[in-house]
Amino acid sequence: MLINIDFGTRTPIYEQIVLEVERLVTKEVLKPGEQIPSIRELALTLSVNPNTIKKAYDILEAKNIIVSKSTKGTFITDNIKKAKNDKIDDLIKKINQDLKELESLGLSKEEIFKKLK
Amino acid sequence: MLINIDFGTRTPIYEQIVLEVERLVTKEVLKPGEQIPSIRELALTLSVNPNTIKKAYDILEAKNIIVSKSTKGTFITDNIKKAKNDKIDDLIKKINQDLKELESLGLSKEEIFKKLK
Amino acid sequence: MLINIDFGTRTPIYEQIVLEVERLVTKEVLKPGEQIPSIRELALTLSVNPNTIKKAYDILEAKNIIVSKSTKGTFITDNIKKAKNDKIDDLIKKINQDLKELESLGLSKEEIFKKLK
Amino acid sequence: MLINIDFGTRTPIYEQIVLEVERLVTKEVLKPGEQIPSIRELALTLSVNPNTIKKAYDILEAKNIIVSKSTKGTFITDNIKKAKNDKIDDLIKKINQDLKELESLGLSKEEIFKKLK
DNA sequence: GTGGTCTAGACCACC
DNA sequence: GTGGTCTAGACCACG
Repeated sequence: MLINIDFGTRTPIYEQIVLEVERLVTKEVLKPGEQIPSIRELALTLSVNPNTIKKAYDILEAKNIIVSKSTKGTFITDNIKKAKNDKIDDLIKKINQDLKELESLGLSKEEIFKKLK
Repeated sequence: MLINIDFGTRTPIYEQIVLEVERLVTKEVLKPGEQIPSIRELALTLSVNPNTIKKAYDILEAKNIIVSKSTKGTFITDNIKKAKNDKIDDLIKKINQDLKELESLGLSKEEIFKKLK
Repeated sequence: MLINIDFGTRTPIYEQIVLEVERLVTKEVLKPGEQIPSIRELALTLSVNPNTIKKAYDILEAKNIIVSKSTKGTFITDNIKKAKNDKIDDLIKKINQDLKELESLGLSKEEIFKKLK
Repeated sequence: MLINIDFGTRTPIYEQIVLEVERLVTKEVLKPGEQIPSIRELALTLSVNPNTIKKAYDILEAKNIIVSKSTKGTFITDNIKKAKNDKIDDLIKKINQDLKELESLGLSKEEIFKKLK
C-alpha cells in the first residue's frame, strides 16, 4: 500500500495515515472488499509505532471506510461512494473559499481564471 | 485593530494573530508606515499573554511585514506589495492542487467549473 | 554538544546558541541528519530555561539549519552547504567593509596588508 | 554635522551617535578645537530626545574626544591621534579574527584574498 | 510606556 | 520521553 508519511509536520501521523487511505480509496486504488495490511505489517513498512496504526484504523472504521473482521484481517468497505462524494464536496468548498479570498484581494474572476491550470 | 481569535482550535493563537495581521495588511486596512497596537495593549484587548503577542510579532517581523522599533512601537513595513503577491501566489497554488486532485477523482474540467461560484 | 555561553554579555543567550550551533555546523562537527540534544537536555546542561533553548531552535529551524520532529527529536538539515556559503559570504562582506573603512582613514593597501596575519 | 541614525536597530541611539562622532573625528571631518552643535540643537536636527544626546556627549567626553566648556559650548579635543590609532587597531583586530574564522572553514589564504576588494 | 529577554512552571498531543 | 503552546511575572535598557 503506497502511503507517504511526512514526519516533521504539524499534522499527526495517525491523521496522515487516515488521509492517505481515504485518498487511495477515493482514487479506487483500493477497491471495495479488498484486504489491507495488518496493523503490525503496516507499522513495520512505515517504521511507525503499531499504536499509531491502530488509532488510524480505528478512525477509518468509525468513518465506515474499513472494517476489521477479527482473525481474518481488515477490509475496505462496500459503501465507498459516500466517501468519494464527501471528498469532492470538501475540495469544492475549499476552492470556493480561496476564490472568495482572491476576489477580496481585488482580483477579478477573469484575472484569477487566467492563472489557473 | 479588528482581530478575531478562535480559542479552542488546533491552530495556535500566535499563528492566528499572524494570519489576521497579514489579512489586514493585504486588504490594505493596515497601511505602510502605520503603527499597530503595542504588545501589551493587544495582549489586553485579546485577553492573551504578552509573550504570545510577542511571538506573533516576531514572526511577522521575520516575514518583513512589520518592524519593531524599541521604545517607539511597532509599524507596518513599507514593502507590502511582496506580502500581497505572496498571498495571491499561495492561494493560486492551493487551488491548482485541489483542481488536480478533483481531476484525479474522475471529474472533468467542465463538471468542476459548473460547481464553482 | 560543545556550546559556550557567555552570560553577562549584551548578546542574548538564545542568539549565542544560534551562533554556536551554526559554528558547529559550518565546521562540520555537527553533520547532516545528526540528532542534536533535546530542548530539555540542553537546557539542563547549559543551566538555561527550556524556553530560551526553544527560541534558539526556532530560529535555527527558520534558517533551515535544523528540523524539529515532534516526539522524535531535533536534527541537522541535509542542505547545509548553503549555511556554510552564507557564513563565508558574511565574513567576506564584513572584511571588505572594514578594509574600506581603513582606507578611508588614510591607510594604503600595503600598510594594511602588512598588519594582517 | 552629518550624522546618520538607524532607528529600529539593536544598537542604542546614544551609542550610534558616539560612533558617528568618532567616525567624523578619525576621518578629520571634525578637526581639533572645532565646536560641535549644542545638545538641544543636535537633538532637534536628529529628532532625538536631548537626554540621549547628553548621554552620548558624556561618553565622548569620558573618552577624551570632546570637551564641554560650560556656557561656551562643546569642542573637539586636541589629542585626536590616539582616537584614530585605537580605531585602526580595532579594525585590524576584527579583520584578523574574521580571517582566522574563514581559514577554520577550510579556505586557504589565496582563496580568501581573491575574494577581497 | 516601549520592546526585549528570561525564568518558572503548567498543560497538551503524540508515540 | 519528545516538541509545542501558553501563562504569569520579573527585570532590563531606552527615551
